[in-house]
Amino acid sequence: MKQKIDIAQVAKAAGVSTTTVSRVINRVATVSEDNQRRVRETIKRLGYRPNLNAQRLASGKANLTIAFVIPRFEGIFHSYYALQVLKGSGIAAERLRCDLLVHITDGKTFVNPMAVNGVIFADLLGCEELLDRTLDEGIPTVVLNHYLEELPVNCVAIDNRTAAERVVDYLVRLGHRDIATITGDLKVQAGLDRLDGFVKAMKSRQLPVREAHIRFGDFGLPSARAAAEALLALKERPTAIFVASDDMALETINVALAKGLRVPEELSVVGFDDNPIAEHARVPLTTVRQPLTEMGRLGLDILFQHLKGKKQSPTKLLLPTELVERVSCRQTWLEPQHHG
Amino acid sequence: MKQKIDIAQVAKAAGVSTTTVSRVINRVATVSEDNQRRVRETIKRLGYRPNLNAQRLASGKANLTIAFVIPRFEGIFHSYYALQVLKGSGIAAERLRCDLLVHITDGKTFVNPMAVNGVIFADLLGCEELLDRTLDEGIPTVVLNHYLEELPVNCVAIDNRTAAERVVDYLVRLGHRDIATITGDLKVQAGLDRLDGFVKAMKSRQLPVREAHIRFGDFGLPSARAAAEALLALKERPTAIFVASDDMALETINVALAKGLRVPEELSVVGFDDNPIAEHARVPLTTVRQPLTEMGRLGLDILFQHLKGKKQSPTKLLLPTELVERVSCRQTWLEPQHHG
DNA sequence: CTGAAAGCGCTAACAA
DNA sequence: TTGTTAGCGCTTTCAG
Repeated sequence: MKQKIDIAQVAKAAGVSTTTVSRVINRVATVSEDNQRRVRETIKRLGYRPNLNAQRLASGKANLTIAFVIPRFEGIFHSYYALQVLKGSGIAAERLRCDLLVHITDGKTFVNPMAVNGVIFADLLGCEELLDRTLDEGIPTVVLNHYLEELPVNCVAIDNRTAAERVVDYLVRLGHRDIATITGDLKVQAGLDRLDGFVKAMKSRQLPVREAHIRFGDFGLPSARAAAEALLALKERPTAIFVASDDMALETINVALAKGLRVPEELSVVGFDDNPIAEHARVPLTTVRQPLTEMGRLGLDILFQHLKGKKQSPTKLLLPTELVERVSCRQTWLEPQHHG
Repeated sequence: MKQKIDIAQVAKAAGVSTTTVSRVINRVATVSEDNQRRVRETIKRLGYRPNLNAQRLASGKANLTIAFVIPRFEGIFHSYYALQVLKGSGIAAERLRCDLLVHITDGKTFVNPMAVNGVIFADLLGCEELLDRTLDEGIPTVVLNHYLEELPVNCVAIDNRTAAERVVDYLVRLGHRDIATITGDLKVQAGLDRLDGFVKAMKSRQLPVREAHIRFGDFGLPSARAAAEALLALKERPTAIFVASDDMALETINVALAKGLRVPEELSVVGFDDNPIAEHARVPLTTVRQPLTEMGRLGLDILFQHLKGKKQSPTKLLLPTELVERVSCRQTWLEPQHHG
């Protein structure tokens, strides 16, 4: 019903052979002006559209098709994150002439990994089974934002541990000792690693890691609010808080301000992500910038290498981050100032 | 080099016919346990991957392939916008089992529209020529976020004019009369329409539209800053400003606060987009929410209808918006209050 | 339960 | 410049 006319019908209608029609479709120069015109006109008149599969099969030429899987997980999807990563892969795909097939899935909807040359998971969230399948089928795969130590699969992730350690260093340099943290969802690797890095750094610097100073959030605003309220109600109130995401950090600041605490004068806050909202916030946020677009780009490039057979063993990358200093932190020994 | 073994080789190695191999690939039940096992094992051993194009061609079954074109235009791409729209189309594509091919392009890179069943432009920015081509080739096409009055093409856009009028109404109801606007890029339809709607609404309410009260921005922060500074330096300073995007609105507020003006007590500001940043801003922003995800969803649904032959004439939709009231506006007759 | 044979719609030698 | 003739790799009747 959709596409019944084929090249033969066009050929007949135009009074030429299928070869000639094929030639004009493929812009092969060796067709007379006259036939060219006639064929084009016939194609348009009949509304003919070549069958892509037949073209590809016959010519043996086909772009590499890569599935870009975005977990349908509201948290990540709504955030700044997904688009930045997609952008990186998308621009690389354009450059390498790959077809990028985007799938937004909760991991349950049917995605046939057999149908593509390779797969990129923008994150692993909820797609563990899908990953098993691609691995099982031997389909070249890259997992972004989740470092899989054990599995023989390509990974490109962010070095969250080192990032968290740097944050602690920074805070310590400003004179803080009572540093708390509000974690992300610990089921998410990034969440866990940021906490690990934090704890490790605190310990190695002989700083107290009070149990009450570790509060568990889940990247959602309500969890951050609860955590911040608990933290700020403490008798031994921290002078600084490392929060696992910018969203949550901003919410933490809101709680502090509502309580009449000045930020950064009385409380320093560091976020994570460098979400654009961090820059424009009430108190521009000091945070950790992650190379998201770069991660997407690398993911596609690595997959391409593998597909071209130029690589065999899994590539595992841990990308460095950058601390972006804005105004949400302050040296402890400075006299609190009042603003305008 | 990539994929040399075919079904025949698998068949031979497994000691069965190609038909049988095909059957196990396609999970047709009528294969003996024994053969099934043997074939699967052989497939894995040889690392055989079926040729998708051959499969599709032979079976006549193929998913619809739809190109989702995202203009590579930093402004739009970086924003909240693109992902929301993609999300809408992506989820619909998943539901309808369409392949969504994402192209991030500046309109110049080679995109072969012949190779897909339909095209969705996430925006027209820079893709005018591409659109001409798809139209010329007779490929079903949907343009999002840009209403094309003349062209016989499906459009789903936001009703920016009415939205702007509503904003004026709202401000008038709060008692404002000296209302200014900072426009978006007027080369972008949304920018122009928001200005048009503003001017129209002001005139129809007999309110003064001072030339000095219309400042031209381009959706960029620097332009907003300049515009805001000019506006607030005026002798006849407006009591309210309608800004064409949330980003710019927030920058406007920053300028105002830096000048010592209180918002909303001394200056009301309305944005446009309902970008998440608007909610978490220093002064939570009253703004216009656009149904972006819905727009994406509709785009794909409409395209699907056309591809199924259930629709012929172009569909043109103008989606309504919603004013989200937060705290950046204030009644003029209220006594200014102090916060905190 | 299995296999032989006939295409799917198009391209690409090879002749003419 | 054009047409003839084989396939591309797989699925699918239709016999067995």
